[in-house]
Amino acid sequence: MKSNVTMRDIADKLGISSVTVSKALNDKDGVSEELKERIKTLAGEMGYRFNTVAKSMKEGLTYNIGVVIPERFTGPGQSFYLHIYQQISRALEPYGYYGILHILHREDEEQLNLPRIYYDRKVDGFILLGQVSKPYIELVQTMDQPKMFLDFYDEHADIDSVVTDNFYGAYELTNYLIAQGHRDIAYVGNIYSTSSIQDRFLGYYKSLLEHRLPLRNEWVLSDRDDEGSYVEMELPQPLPTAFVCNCDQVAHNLVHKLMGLGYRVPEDCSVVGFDNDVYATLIVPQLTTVGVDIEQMARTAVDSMMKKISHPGSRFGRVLVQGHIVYRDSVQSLERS
Amino acid sequence: MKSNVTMRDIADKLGISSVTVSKALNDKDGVSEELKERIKTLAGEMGYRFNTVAKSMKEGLTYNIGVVIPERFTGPGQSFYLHIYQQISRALEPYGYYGILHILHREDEEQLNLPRIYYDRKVDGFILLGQVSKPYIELVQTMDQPKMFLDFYDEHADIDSVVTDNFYGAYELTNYLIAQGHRDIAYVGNIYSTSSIQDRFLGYYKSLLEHRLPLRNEWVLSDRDDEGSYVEMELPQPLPTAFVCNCDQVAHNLVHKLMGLGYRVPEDCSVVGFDNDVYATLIVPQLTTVGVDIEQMARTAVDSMMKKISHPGSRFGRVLVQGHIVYRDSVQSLERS
DNA sequence: CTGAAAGCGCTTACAG
DNA sequence: CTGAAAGCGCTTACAG
Repeated sequence: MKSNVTMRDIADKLGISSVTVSKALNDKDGVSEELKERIKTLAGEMGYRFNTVAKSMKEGLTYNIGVVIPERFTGPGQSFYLHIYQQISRALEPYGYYGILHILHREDEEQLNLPRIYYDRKVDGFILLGQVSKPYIELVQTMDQPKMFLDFYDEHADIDSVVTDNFYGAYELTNYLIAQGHRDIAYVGNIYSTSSIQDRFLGYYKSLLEHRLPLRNEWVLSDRDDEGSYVEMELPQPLPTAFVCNCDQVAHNLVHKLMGLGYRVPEDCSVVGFDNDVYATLIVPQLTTVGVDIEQMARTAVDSMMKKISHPGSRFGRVLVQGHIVYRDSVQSLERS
Repeated sequence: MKSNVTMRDIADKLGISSVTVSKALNDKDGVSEELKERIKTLAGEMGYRFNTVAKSMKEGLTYNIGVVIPERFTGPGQSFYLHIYQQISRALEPYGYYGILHILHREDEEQLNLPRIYYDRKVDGFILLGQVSKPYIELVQTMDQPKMFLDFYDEHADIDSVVTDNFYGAYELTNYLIAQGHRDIAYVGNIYSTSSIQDRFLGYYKSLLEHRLPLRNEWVLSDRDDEGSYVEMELPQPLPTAFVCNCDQVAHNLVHKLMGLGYRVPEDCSVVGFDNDVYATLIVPQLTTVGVDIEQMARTAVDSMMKKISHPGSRFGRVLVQGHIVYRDSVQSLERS
């Protein structure tokens, strides 16, 4: 397979013009069926491969989408966003598009440097995967290319976004705990950290409200600082009977902590998570949690992005992707006991 | 920031030619310092962004590297290769290159379809990350572009590769067990499945040989079928005092299994893993294992790939990247007891 | 130091 | 149905 075969090479061999070869190879009108077949056959024999770059130049499209993930979400043990990226790559396939991953370094986020893929015009659009700082969001808005947020959103930024229905998921999960007889339920998560954590908290709160249960400040436990680094947390005394954690990793850590202090989960204390990631099943008891539909989120984001590229200026707002509760073994029913 | 600013636009504003603008912006000779400055300033003001596509077309380079990962290594809970991909992206940065991830679907591997990035000429080279079938390896060799294997190799295929020093790592780890007084040591892994598992086995075996310990067939336990799917494994009776597992995930599963059967780890039985991934620390006791230097592997692969692109036809063979033992709590010393 | 000409490999009108 | 011309935005010789 020689690589440097061009349409002109094929045209020359057949004594025709490269225009006709282009039409044939792209299945466009204006070539007889018979000639088209001959061209395609010869192209195959000569090992012709399409030169996407030339097409890109003509059309002004790169057929790449940039997926930007802040560095802090990509450490060891943090594979959630990498898996979403993988699903994005997949979802782009049928469109003939490719995904280019860009890890947004801490310094670049702080110093407000746009990703290099922007300055290099490597992509036709950006998917920002994972919450960035407010100033960075504002910076992103100055880019004159289609862009969207995935798995977070910002009230003030007028950028389309696709997020899990965090609010409803946490609401349902808390309802479930209450249905199991729990009344003393704490929430774990820094509610000023990300929109996801905040919305999950509000879903938890709505459930409390609906059941006329009080929201107790000492039962809203911060698990990380505002930058997202985990901090050691203080357990309230007396212990609530259940904890709604903002993610599986934190739920996982909490279970370990409780066990270390001699409590049994779920007998002494129930714990639920969110995300249904590795952490949910890498512990005994396995965690009851909310499964996020990664595939659906990626597909929704990609479909929307493609529309934005083909119809510049189009908007679709904030799209919620529903999750579903995964029932496992970390919740005790208080009804029976 | 308007996007459609070209070098010509800048040239026109300054009443000069686009050639001069090109030279200035690329810091090439042939422009006076003063003019160069004026050009750069204006480019900044006009929001000029380099059109990589045009450069690509001229040079015949895409400035992309394809990273191909077989689908079976990318499931939920399997983030090792995604993390390597991430490090590859990073390592490509200083070269002005980008990484395009391509998940090799099961069907495409079976039906011997080359990745679409090949036919679309999207990349200047390929990094195959994760073992593929023999026939697919042969197919890959027909591609007329730089290519290399990462984290596996094939004896017969004459393709450059970068791998962890599996042999030496397992050898050292087994030596450590023996130093702790262990004599009855089993190996867990299907030794026909991948070259990594095979080499780790041989490292284990070498350690046995050096210490004049017999290799017992019933102590070489298969953990997966030849396609890589995990299978339930039979524990030998009587139990050895230690297990060398081919990876952390399998070690993790084994510990669970042993505990389920009422054994204590490491008191009744020591278990070591390989990779130092999430699975190593998500269990009590945390696993003693061999840490793979993901960053170094990615960097080595990228540096080599860049050489292959700039010097076509260059070879560097099989490069080993050293790992290091991470001592944790899953090994009991038999000397003291 | 500066620039006119040609070309990278395609595609898009348009003409025959 | 087929093709000559022009152009996408740059860069590489080469000439002045």
